[in-house]
This record gives sequence, structure tokens and C-alpha cells, in this order.
Amino acid sequence: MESKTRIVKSAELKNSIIKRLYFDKALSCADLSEVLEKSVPSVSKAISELIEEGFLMEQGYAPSSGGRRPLMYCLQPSAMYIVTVAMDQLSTRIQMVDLHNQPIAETVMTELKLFHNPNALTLLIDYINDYIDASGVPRDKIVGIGIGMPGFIDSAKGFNYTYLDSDGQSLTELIAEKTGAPVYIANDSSLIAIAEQKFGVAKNHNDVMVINLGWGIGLGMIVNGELYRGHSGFAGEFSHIPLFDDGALCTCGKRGCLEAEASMLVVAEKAIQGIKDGHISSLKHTDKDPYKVVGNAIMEAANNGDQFAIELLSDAGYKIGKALAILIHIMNPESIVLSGRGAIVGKILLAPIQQALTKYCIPRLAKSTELLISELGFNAELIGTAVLIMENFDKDNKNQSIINKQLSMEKTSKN
Amino acid sequence: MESKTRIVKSAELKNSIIKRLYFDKALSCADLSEVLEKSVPSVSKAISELIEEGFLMEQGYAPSSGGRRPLMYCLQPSAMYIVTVAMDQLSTRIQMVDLHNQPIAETVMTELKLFHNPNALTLLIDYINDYIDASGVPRDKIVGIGIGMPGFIDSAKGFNYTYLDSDGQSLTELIAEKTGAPVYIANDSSLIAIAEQKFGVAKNHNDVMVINLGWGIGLGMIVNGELYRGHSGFAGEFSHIPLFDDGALCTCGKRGCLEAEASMLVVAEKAIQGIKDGHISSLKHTDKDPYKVVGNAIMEAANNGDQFAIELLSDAGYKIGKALAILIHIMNPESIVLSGRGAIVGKILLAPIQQALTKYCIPRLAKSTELLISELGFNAELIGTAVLIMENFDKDNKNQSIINKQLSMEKTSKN
DNA sequence: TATACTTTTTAAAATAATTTAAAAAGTGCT
DNA sequence: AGCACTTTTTAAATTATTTTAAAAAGTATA
Repeated sequence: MESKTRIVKSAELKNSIIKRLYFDKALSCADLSEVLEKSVPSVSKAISELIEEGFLMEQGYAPSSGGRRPLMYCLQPSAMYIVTVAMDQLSTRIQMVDLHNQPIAETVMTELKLFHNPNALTLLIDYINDYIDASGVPRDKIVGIGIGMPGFIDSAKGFNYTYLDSDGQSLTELIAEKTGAPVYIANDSSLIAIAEQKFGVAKNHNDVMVINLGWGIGLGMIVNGELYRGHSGFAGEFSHIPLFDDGALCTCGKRGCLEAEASMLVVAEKAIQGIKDGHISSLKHTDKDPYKVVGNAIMEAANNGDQFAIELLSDAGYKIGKALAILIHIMNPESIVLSGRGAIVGKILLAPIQQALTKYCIPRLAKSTELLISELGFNAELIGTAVLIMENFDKDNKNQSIINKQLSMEKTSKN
Repeated sequence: MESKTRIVKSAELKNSIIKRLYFDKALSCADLSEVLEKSVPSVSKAISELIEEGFLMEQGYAPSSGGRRPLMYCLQPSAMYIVTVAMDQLSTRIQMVDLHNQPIAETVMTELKLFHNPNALTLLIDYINDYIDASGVPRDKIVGIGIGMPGFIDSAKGFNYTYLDSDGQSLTELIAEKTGAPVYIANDSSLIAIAEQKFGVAKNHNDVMVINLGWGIGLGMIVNGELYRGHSGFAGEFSHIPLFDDGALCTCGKRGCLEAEASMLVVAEKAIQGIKDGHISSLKHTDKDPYKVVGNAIMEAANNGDQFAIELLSDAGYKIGKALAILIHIMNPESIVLSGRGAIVGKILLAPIQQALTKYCIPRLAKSTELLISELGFNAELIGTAVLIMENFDKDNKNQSIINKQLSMEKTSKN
């Protein structure tokens, strides 16, 4: 009888090879041996097994660095697939990517209201199942389903305390049961943060604060190279820190929150009021436009040089800068990334933010943090969701099923 | 010829056993096997070797939990010693403890001004050397010298950018060279934090914020179970976050810093002014008293029920509470510990802090963080220093020398 | 008080992983 | 073009670690 432990042990190394190659695209046997701190023969053996099993493939020879040219290995993209879901309060996007992070079809976007919608969860599950069915990918080839959503989220336990009420049951367990694939959930800002750290402007930075500028102001924190979510999963609740002594009333019931002073929603409100008051601007506005339309219009106008729009954004930027000063003092990060929807006016925000940092930061601290603007755009959350799945690939047993299945299939075919 | 690798490999396990026993006092072979994730035979072999080498000893049998009683092992206290140094701006304490954390003599306290004192470093080295010489402990039995000091400190590189100018050379390397033992330095607040997490009220908490209430306001952060110091070692610069719109002028040159509004030094200043203005209080004061004497007097008076002193501290407490609200929003810690000198009036500060948290925190967040008062007192920093040394015991090669020496001695004696 | 069931520890066997050595495949200089 | 030097890969030998099995020392219960 074959020992179970041997399979598990050898699967451990194989999983970490797969994970590593997902992030680093292509590596030689020697590279893998070094980064995984395993001997070359061990890695070599695992690689040839993985190739036989269809997870890896040879990619060709890399240029020599003064000796024999290394044979590079990469993941077989069609070996497994990742389902990525990005939700906001109004709509949900679904996408499936292969192991090279390439989408296998167009992103599907559906209306799905989270607020006061008891059917939201059922609908979400239906959408996901429909999408997977339509893709034609069998369930056992899906590494996992990652779902990014707003709200107070406990990733470890799988709960969202704000939306998608699941009647006390774990969201991840429930959805996994109904879809037949492992499920991970996370806060949208967290996902944007890991996307920026793995594939964005903060690549390989160990301590990064990613600001999710949108209708609210989110914060995703990378601490010691890992996503930090705090003791109960609520860390990064940046938008409700008490920042202004007698500020505007916030939706949370308190006064002076950052969100109530500097979010894109507030900028939109101010724009509407300003135009009513007769400000000169290229912005047009009818009372029926939802704030989001106005918000997008402002950002576009600002990028086209509209002075009123730039003024409004600068004002918000300065306030965000004050909040970032606090963040820098506490966290001393390597970089701060402006991401999310608001990133498209990142360059306009940069100046007032810097100005605020100069005023509110100890120079030594301000100097040691870099301010960056995201280049990932709207895709950040979907990318982050895929990262979330692969980050857990070696830690969790959920995925072990895939390799174990493969192994048992092999055995069967041999008999 | 004996393979060098074998010694290193086996030393790795041995080091982690020593480290573990330092923190957990006494464990059985089975316990160690479980926590270190090594097989029982491996651990068993390492233990018997460590006993032979004089590092471990049998402590007796623990009560059975339903089977054979486990034989408990603990460290041989006299096997090695740790030198702990705690500095503040005016004075320096030196102490040596054994592996059971027991002081081997009285703590020595010396005047040593850090500010504008070019001789400070030389004096420090002399004091340490004198202390070690007086103790009679040979240098090769010293695991390390840990030094806690105020200022901007980069522990990894061994620099203090505020005090003890070493002309571009690493402080740790310099002192190690002159004392003949490995040296580690860290910020005082960081040390208090790790002391609280390993041996204090926040024992085994993974995410803890420790407030060092003193003449300034420091912050030591434990994140994911480890001390967090940020990208360049400056994280936790809590006392200079911009908190009040038009606050008092701070020593850092800015306005509205927490430190300028709520440190014990400020409380002392206000007390002096208040008495001048005719406030009724048990406090007596002459103009020549240094602020520190006044500060201590206020804390004592407050604990004895003096209303004016309590009022002053409450005011400071409320402001600290507002700052803690920000910290909770960002970090969502398991607990916040009030430590440092100010901890003796912790109970008085608790009420106004809670009040501020209720006002400025989202309830869900406030609820998930526990407010604790330190019980370690004045010793926290010295304990933290010892922890610092032992935390690095398995990571670093500095200590390997000890076990290697032991090994080569053994060999010599056999020849 | 004997029996069934625990848990810890020791010893022997099996297996996994690393080290060492050697071969293969290049680079760069004379 | 050939030689010295690199780096990567493969193969064999060695070493380390784990698993398995068994013994030792207790507890709880019928």
C-alpha cells in the first residue's frame, strides 16, 4: 500500500512550485531550488512529475549567464482555471482566467444590488454557476472561486457582516457547496492591494498601503509582504478615522470622517452645488444624474483641464494627504499607491497630497515613503482575486484535491 | 571528517528548542515535537545532546493527562546569560539575566546624557564592559547584549539616527567589537511591546498595540505576532500624528501633534501653570522642580484622589483616546496596552479613553479591541531587551558560535 | 483489582532529502 | 580553435528524518 504521507509531502513541494510559477511566470530548476530552499534533485524530480501530470511545460532556454543555459519551465496555462468575481454595491463582474492570468472570455457584468436585497446571495450563486457552465470548464479544473466584495469581511471565517446575509452560515462554505469549487472572499480594497503588490506598481514591496479611491475611501495594507487584515478582519477602515474637528456628517453617524470630506461622492456633491451656485465650468449637470455619473464627469473634466473640477479634486487631495500623513507616521510604508477608480486623476491629486505631507509629516518619514499611482486600473480587483486564490495554493488543503485527483486518475489508468 | 552541514542542521533544531524553552519555561519531548513540527525521535535526540552539553536539564514529571506522565525539560539557567540595557535621555540601566530570566545581580543605573554628548557612546561601552567584568561571566557565555534606546532606530542595520552618533558605522557592529558579544538594538517602545506580548498582559496576542506613556508617547506594534518596524524602521511614530487642528506647538516644529497635547510632560506643564493660577490641589510646586518630578508627583496625587490631578490626566486621556480611535480603525488590534511610566495611572486614564473611543470609533471596531493596563512596570524595557535577544536566537548565526564552541570543546576534550 | 484505554518514550525499519561527484552545455579569452 | 572557467542538470552515495512498531507508565472504569 502506498503511504498517504508521501503523496502529501511530495504534493507540498509541487504546490509551492505551481504557486511560485504563477507569480514568476518562468523559472529554471536551479531558480526554484533556490527560492524554495529545496535541493536541486528534489525540485528536479517534482518538476518532471508535474510535467507528466500536465501542470508544467518546458518553455525553452534562457540566455546563459556564463555557463550552461537554463531550461525554463512555466505553468501549462490550461491545466487549471481561476474564477474571479468583483462585486460593488450595484453590479458584479465575473471572469475566468487560466494559469497565465489570461482571460478565457469576455468579462461578464451583471446588475446585482447588494443593499436591501435578500436575493443577492442566491443570484450571485446562480450567476457564478451559469458562467462556469457556459465556459465549458469542468469543476475539478477550477482552482478556486475568489470573490471581492465591499463590507466588513472576515476572510478566514468567510463572513460578510455588511452584505449578503447568509443566516449565520459561512459564505465561503455555502457558495463552495453550491458551486462545487473552493471559495475565498475578501474585501475589495484588500484585493486591490495584493494586486498592486504582486502585479502592479508596488511589485515586491514588502510594506505597502494601497488607497482605494472610489465612492468611498478604502485601504488595503500589505505588511511584511503579506495582506494584513487585523484581529477580526476589519483593519484598514481608513475612511472613518476622525480627521476633522467639526466636519461634515458621515453615513456612519459620526462627524469629521475622511470619507465624508474627500471621497469622490462628496466631490460630486460639491460639484452639483457649485454649478447651482454659478461656478464657471465645462461640467453640465441635470438634477437627475446620479452622483456616479457626475463623479466620472468631474474626473474626466479635470483631466481635460477644467479649473473648477481641478479645484474640487485638489481640495479632496489635500484632505487625503493629511490622512496619509497619519498613515505614514504609524506604518512607515515603503510606498503608498493611489488605486481604484480615482487613480485616473492620480496625477492631479499628487500635488495637493504632497503639499499636505510636507505640512503634516516629519521630513524623514515623508522621504522614506514613495507615492505611486496605479496602472492596473479597473482590472485591479479581478487580478487581486486571482492572486488571493494562488496565494493560498500551498497553504490550504482545498486545492490538494486537484493533485490528489490527478494522482488517483493516474493510478486508475495504470491498472 | 565530520560534515559541517550536519552540525549546522542539528544546531538549528537545538537552537529552536532553546528558544522555545526560554519562552515556555518547561516542555516535554512530545510538546516540543508538536510546536516545532519535528518528529519525536529527532527532538528526543536533540534533547539528550543538549543535556549532555549542559544547556538543558530535566525538571521532573508533569501531571498525567490520562497516560504516562511526561518528563519536563527546562533550560539550565546558568548555561548562558543575557545582558540587557535600557537607556533614556538621562540615564542608563544595565542588568544581566540568566536563561530563566532571573537577574544575577542588582540593576545598575548610571547617569548618561544622550543629548549633546559626544562621549555617550564611549561611556556606554565602558559601562557595559565594566558591568560584564564585575559579573564574572565569561564573554562566550553571553548570548547577546540587547540595548533599548530612544530615537529613530534601524534595528536591522544597527543605526540610531537621533542619538549616539557613530560616524556612519553600525552601532551594533561597533559595540559588538568592543565588548566581544553579539549586540542588538531597538527602540524603547518596541521593546516594551515585545515584553508585553511575551510576558505581559498581552501574552500570545497576535496583533497588539502597546502605548509607551511617558514624557513622550511611543507606540510599539505587534503585527501578525511579530514586532513591526516599517520599511525603514520608523513605524509607530505615534506621538507626532496631526491630531488637533490648531494645537500647541510641538518640539518637532509642527502643531497639533498628540505628544504636544497629551504627554506626561505637557500634563506637568499644565499643572505648574494651574497652580500658579490658583487651582486647589494637594500638589506643591517650586519653580525649580524639573518637569519630571512634577510629572511623578501628579501621577501620585491622582492615584491618591487629587481632583485637579485627575482632571489634568483625564483631559490627556481623552486626547489619547482620540488617537487610539484612529489606531483601532487602521490596525484593528486584538488589544491595546497602556504601558510605560504612565501605566501607574492607567486606571484613571481608562475612563476618558473609553469615552473618546465611544465617540470616535465605529462600535464594531471598538468592541473587538481590548484595552489593557500593563503589569510589568518599570521592568518592561529590560524584559523586552532579553526577549529581543532570544527572539533572534534561531534566526541568526551570531549565537551559533556558542553551540559551535561547545562542540569544538567537546571534540578537544575527547582527543 | 483487573482490563481497556491514554499518553509518553525508546528502538528499529523505511523513506525522503541532501550532499557529493560527474557529466553536459555554454561563455570568453588567447 | 582550444583551454579554462561557469552554470545547469543528472546520477549515485550518504545522511537525516519520519514512520512504524513496541514498550513503559499512567488513568479510569467495571
